[in-house]
Amino acid sequence: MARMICGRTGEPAVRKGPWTLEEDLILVGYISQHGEGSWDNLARSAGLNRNGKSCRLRWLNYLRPGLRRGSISPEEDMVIRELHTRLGNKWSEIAKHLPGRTDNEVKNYWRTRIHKKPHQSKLQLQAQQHPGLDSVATSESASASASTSQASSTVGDEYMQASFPYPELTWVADQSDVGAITTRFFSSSDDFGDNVWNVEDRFWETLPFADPVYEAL
DNA sequence: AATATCTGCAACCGCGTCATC
DNA sequence: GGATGACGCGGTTGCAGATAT
Repeated sequence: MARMICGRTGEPAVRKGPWTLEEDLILVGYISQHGEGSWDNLARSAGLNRNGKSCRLRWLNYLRPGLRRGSISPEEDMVIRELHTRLGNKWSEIAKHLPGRTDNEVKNYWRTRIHKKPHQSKLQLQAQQHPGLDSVATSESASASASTSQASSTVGDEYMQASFPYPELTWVADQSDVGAITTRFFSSSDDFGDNVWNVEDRFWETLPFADPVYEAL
């Protein structure tokens, strides 16, 4: 499955494409013993035929402990929307305020759920807040659907700037400290509820080290 | 049931920034 | 101060699964 890129001088091919479970185990095991960083060297030392960038990305976006999996919650959705209006496409900055989420995840979420369907999202939320507006939302979303995929880069921005749909959250726009925004939505770790990712529990149970190792990471 | 289209996400690529020499 | 390499970020692509026809 993974593509192989052969070096001109005959050095071992560099694997590309999806990571295998074996590669994941090697990477996680190596980082648990030596820590992260020096990714090119890490890739070589761990015996992975991957480049450092690939290892870093895999670790940060998928293997790193503490990552949340599953759907973006409504609270996270609001944070993403608001921080995007304030920060723009600073995905890593936005992700910093969403514990357990990665910049890649936030970016994908924005592109596929918000940016691509700005009007539907807006109207769905309005419908949640004002159930009596259902019929309006339905008719508007129908007309909005014609302008979805691959819209220009400004469409979503214009929408967000023009009509942030949470009247009770207008205080957010006045916050100079974006940290206050997330504190409001995520006042405690309990807020994560059942969204904590369970998908790979079995995978983690197989790892050859104890959780305290990750506590320090 | 078969095929086409859409959607979501993992991963790659290119570029900018920073640290080191 | 310039060259080089490592790292991080944002944009984009490719593919598998889901859904529609």
